[in-house]
Amino acid sequence: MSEVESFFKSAFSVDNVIFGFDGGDLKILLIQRGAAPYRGKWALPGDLVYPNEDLDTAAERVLEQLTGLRGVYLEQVRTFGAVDRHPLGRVITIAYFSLIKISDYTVTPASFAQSAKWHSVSKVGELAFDHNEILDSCLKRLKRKVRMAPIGFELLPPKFTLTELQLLYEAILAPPKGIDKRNFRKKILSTNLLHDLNEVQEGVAHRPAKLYQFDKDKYEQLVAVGYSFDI
Amino acid sequence: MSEVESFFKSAFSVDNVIFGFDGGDLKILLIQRGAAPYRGKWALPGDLVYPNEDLDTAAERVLEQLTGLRGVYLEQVRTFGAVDRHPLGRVITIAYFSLIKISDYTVTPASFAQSAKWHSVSKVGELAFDHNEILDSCLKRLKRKVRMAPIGFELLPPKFTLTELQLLYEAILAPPKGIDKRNFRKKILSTNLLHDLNEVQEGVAHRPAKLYQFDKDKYEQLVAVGYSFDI
DNA sequence: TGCCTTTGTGTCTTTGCAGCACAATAATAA
DNA sequence: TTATTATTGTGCTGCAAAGACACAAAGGCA
Repeated sequence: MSEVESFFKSAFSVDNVIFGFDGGDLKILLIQRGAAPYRGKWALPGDLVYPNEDLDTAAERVLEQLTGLRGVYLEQVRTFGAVDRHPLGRVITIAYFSLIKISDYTVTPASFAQSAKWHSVSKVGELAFDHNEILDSCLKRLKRKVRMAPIGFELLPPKFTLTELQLLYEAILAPPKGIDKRNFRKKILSTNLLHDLNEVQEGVAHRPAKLYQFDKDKYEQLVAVGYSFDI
Repeated sequence: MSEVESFFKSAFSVDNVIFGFDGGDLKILLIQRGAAPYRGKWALPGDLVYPNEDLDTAAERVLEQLTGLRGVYLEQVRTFGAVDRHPLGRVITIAYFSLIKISDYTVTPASFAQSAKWHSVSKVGELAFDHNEILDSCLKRLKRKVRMAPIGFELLPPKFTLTELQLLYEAILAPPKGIDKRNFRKKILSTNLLHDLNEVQEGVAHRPAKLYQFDKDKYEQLVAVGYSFDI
């Protein structure tokens, strides 16, 4: 094999850490591998990138094939390329994470996922390939990003209570002493990005909470004028 | 060509944004391309990744071939993989940045750089490929990272004055109104990571400044106990 | 009607950041 | 030797944001 040929005997894939939130725990969607290598092991959903496909597109495709969802929040994190990371050849992988509303995910529509299941990130065991390392990277990125951009809302239903929002932040950031309710509300409301819907929860056995909605248009207007979210 | 073969008809490269600081401007090292495509254009130093080479290693190799330097600060930033980003085929590239002491760089030791030259980042023109976009990403990353980790010192000589350090931060962060001298000194000295050498500048036509040195050992001890640099 | 659970709210203290001016030091020129 | 020039080194005062903290109000349920 010529040197030039050997350069091209390599491939790249995308792996996607798909985050969801069930009201208590931060979760990720894992698939159980049906084929070697690592048959039977849990792994991040991923696939080789098609020759004429952009990287982001490939990550979107992986997500859609697994969940049927399109247009969700997606972010590239970093690339893993250790020579021996894939037993069958030189495959580097570009890691992404996405944020979906867990209620939108119904059932596996497709294909390569014999079984897909939500796992609490705090209880993820040993994964195939270098996927634990990839997960760590993506989780770190999420922790940083969720404070610098209003992406947490991608994990919540359109209407939510302030308590739900706080639980989400606590699940992601896992601060040692929790978050102070009054200070959290003060800070989040002072952004003026939450729209008070003048509706309340129904069917709860206690004082019902008010429902809010994230005002994306307003956020984008502010960003255009130099605003930067910080929580 | 079979589908499997076509998956493997692709390659990956690394591109390295090499930052230096000359006391006033933040600079990057660019090479002028001697071959098509983009012959004659300035470009980031980069190369294909060898089949049996890790990504970080490839980035280090590119740097060493160009500067002769080893063991410098290096960080992966992100991966660029648009289908049409390379005119000759599907080549995705993993972008890195490195920080070197500009005085350590003497002359081009090697090879693929017909001419390498420092360019002020503020005066970089149109580059080959998508290298302007890559540069933007790396610069943004540097701006963020230099505030979260004591990496600025990688760009300065071992002994430096507080004014030099401040000029470096101003060159990187380019804050609208400059940085206040007293507040900067207060903050940087309060980290207790600068070792006062009890030496002063010599041969300057004004009051000589004290020389300091970054205490890397101390920093690493603190990090091990949960400290996080923030400036 | 009373009980249970969760929501919603204000104040005080502490900490960090921004803004600001002038005397001390060394080289150089007169 | 003295004056000039350039740059260093230093402290205080608001102001804004963050952290700590407790209790009445609302609704379902027994």
